[in-house]
Amino acid sequence: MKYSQATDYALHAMLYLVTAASDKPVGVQLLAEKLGVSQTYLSKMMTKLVKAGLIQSAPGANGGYRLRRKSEDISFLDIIHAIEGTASLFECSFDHGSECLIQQVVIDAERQMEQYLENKKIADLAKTMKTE
Amino acid sequence: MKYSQATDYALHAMLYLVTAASDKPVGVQLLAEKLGVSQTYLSKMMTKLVKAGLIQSAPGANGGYRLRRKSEDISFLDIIHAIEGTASLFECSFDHGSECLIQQVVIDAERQMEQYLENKKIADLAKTMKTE
DNA sequence: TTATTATAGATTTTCAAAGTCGTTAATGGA
DNA sequence: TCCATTAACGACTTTGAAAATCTATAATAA
Ligand code: SF4
Ligand code: SF4
Repeated sequence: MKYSQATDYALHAMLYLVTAASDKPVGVQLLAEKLGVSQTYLSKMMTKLVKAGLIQSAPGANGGYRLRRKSEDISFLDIIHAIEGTASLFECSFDHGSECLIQQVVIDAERQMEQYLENKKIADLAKTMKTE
Repeated sequence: MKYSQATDYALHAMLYLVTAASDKPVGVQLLAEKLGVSQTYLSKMMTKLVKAGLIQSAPGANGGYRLRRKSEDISFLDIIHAIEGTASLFECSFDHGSECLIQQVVIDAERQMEQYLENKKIADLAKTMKTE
């Protein structure tokens, strides 16, 4: 069980947007170069982040991406959910109804993790981290 | 991000072992039939559970599997780790050392979930659940 | 000895993630 | 009005790990 590499890219891209000056949008070309990934592939993740409402995009000359909300209001969970979706990490083929305790245990465990990730804001990192 | 289906099988198999009478070992043939999966495939997961020390196996006639520990001492996390391994769910290709805060956040979040899963014992389910 | 059962390794199949390619739409500037 | 720039979209290919099968071997009780 692992997060997809796309989530890795998205986290780093968001981190870069936070540390970047907010007056000039950042294009996918620059981001892709920084992260060492192709533009076309990265742009798919950026589009997901846009649709999730975390960033806003502007086409055309001098376009690019910038944060939509304040960095203090963007959590790790927001980013992860935008890329990975919100499906539970345990779904069996049968559906024995809500009385299934196996599913309940895993879902509750997952909630523990999500609460932690929800309280960790991207701004918390930007303070102390060097961008590379 | 999802748990592998193998984990699903392992959880159900363990649950069956708990509810089964402890004097007679349960063979993979019976288990596979109950779970609707092939014997050879299921046996690989059972072997992992054996190597993890959760169950013990006996070959030969009237052989099979039985619990090694008390069901109160077997947690969800034990089973999941036996199948999925203990690798972190976030590992980037670069290694920027221990000062990487991204990894730290995800690892801490994961620990939250694992603590919950560690406290949930398989015996907790056996009490209230019907086997099917 | 023999039927039974777990273990092991090699192999194939399946399927979603990872990545590419070509096109379209929107925007600012010349 | 035209053009260079950049995001968005959909179809497609590649990759790799999980899922599953097949065959052979080892251990054990009867
Ligand atoms: S008991 Fe729960 S996890 Fe198991 S098959 Fe039924 S619904 Fe699925
Ligand atoms: S900052 Fe952390 S997560 Fe990002 S590339 Fe470096 S070690 Fe990996």
